[in-house]
Amino acid sequence: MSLERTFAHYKDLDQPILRSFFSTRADNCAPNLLGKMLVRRYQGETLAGIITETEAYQGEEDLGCHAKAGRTMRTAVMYGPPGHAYIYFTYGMHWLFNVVCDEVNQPAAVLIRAIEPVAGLNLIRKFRPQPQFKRQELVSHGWTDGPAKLCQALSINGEMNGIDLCDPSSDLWIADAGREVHDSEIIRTGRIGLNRVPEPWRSIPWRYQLTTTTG
DNA sequence: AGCACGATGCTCT
DNA sequence: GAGCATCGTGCTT
Repeated sequence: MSLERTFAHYKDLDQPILRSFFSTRADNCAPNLLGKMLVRRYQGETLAGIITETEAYQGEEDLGCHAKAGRTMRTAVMYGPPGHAYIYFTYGMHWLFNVVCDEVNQPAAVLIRAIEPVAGLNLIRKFRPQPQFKRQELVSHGWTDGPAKLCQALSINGEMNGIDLCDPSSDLWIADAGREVHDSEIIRTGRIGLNRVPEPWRSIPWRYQLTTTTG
């Protein structure tokens, strides 16, 4: 079955989620974002995928959050209004995409860690680097099953840092158009990659994953 | 299926 | 100068 074929059936695809959706704590927004549609407009084409994995980063007290160092050049967007994109560069080569949450001056964001692509698959595959030795991944899920992978796949980079995801004229937004998600479908674990972060922040279960994804 | 490693440059101390 | 909210490769079970 082709997910792309059913793409036309998704409702409200062109309508961004209201800002009020993001006006709460990140650990409240993060599970609620599962099943929503991440949509990217690129040169007239539409690329989209259902959000399947998120992580919450909440406040200066969260020692896993970039805002632990306070307000800096990099973290400024997180202190701004909710519904904006916080995109940063890491490990010398990767971009990571977050959605700013909570109120102004209350730094918080949800990292989008994985999506299941449903539209623009040809472009998505083209944007992914071609493996040099390994065989090209055959399952489309493998093109967007990591936070840096999905940024490559949707051509998201630092140029889009700070943009308003709730503005209909933006080329990146989130739509209430994926699928319904029940609590029983959500796995909660500690966040990935926080190896030097002290407890309880290192293990706090702020990573949210859908159990039922194609693979 | 799982671990170790290197690539590579920005941010904060 | 240390440490990264990662990924692909290659080697080991």
